[in-house]
Amino acid sequence: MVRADARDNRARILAVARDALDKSDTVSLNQIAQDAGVGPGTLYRHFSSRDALVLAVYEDELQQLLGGVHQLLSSHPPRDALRLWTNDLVAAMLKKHALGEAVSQAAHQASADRSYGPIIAAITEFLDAGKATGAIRMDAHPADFLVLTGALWRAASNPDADPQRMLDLILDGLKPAGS
Amino acid sequence: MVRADARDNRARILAVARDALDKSDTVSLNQIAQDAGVGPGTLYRHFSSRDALVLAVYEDELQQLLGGVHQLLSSHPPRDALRLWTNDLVAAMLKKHALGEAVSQAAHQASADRSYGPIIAAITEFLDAGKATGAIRMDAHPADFLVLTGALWRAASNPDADPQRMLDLILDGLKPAGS
DNA sequence: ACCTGAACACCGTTCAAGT
DNA sequence: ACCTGAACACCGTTCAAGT
Repeated sequence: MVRADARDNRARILAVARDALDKSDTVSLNQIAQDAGVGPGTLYRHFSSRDALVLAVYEDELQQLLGGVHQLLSSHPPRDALRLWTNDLVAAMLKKHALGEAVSQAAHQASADRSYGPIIAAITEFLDAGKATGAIRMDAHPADFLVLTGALWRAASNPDADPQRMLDLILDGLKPAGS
Repeated sequence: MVRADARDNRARILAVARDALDKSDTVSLNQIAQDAGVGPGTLYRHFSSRDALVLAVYEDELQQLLGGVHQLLSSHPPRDALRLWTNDLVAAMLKKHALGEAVSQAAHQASADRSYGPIIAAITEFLDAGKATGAIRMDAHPADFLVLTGALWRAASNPDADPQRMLDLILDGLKPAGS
């Protein structure tokens, strides 16, 4: 049985850590604990190491992203919803890559492996919704789309590339032939 | 005017750091200073930061590599000399890549940029020696060779690839046509 | 069942004092 | 001109004591 204060503390630590790590990936754990209003021991009770905290921050963000799929699909046409979601996904991936600098290679890889399935599932939802309305071609594959978005964030460091333009190109490619 | 003890201290710190960093790239600077028999202040006098020390270790090794070119060329035929030297180069690059984990991306890049010229110069010496004896084709280019050796250390993580076999292949390609 | 916060060993870094 | 080593502020981590 998890106590309410424990749940609250965990959430508060995560929120503080997210802000702090955005500013600098070298903030001390004691500092984060203090800002979150808990003792250092409490932080360690929830996150046994720096890696664990950093990865939890990222996975928390990804979780929110995955949880927003239905909301997006219910308020936008499928391709628009996918565009909005993909922008957030790319932003999250860029951030993860930055965080990656402060995390061991192995833990980073393990986390990436864990995320793959859920991300594919989310993309599948968008594509299926689009296929149902005829906005997306029937032979569109989630894995292909994910690979292409990978190119998107890799291009973020290239001043000649415009991620938005590239995404439009990809989304156009998802239209059924002759529409 | 640099004092003899200063020179000795620098060399001893570098030697200790090389061994220590091989074992674990998280050894503390104070520990290295102590093992080298100097005060922490002395280490800081010579290396103003952890990055500076780590990079100095690597560049010291590269320096030895570059200094050994003539020795190798005077005791082996050009292609054999190049084979021996390239093996050492690949080993140094693998090591540098490992060290890279503990060094800021920017400093790492700057160091790589600095090494490029001297490495190309060394390769040029080997190729020129081979061209003089007819062991190496006249149109062999140093930059091409360096790119190929890059593939060599990238392949080190692939269990199906044999770097030695790959190197032989590259060296064979350097022979003049029909020899 | 969970939290607090003092405490520990150690970190990077500095700098007065020495030679 | 260079070295020493005590000292400083801070790090990650632990754990007895509390509720």
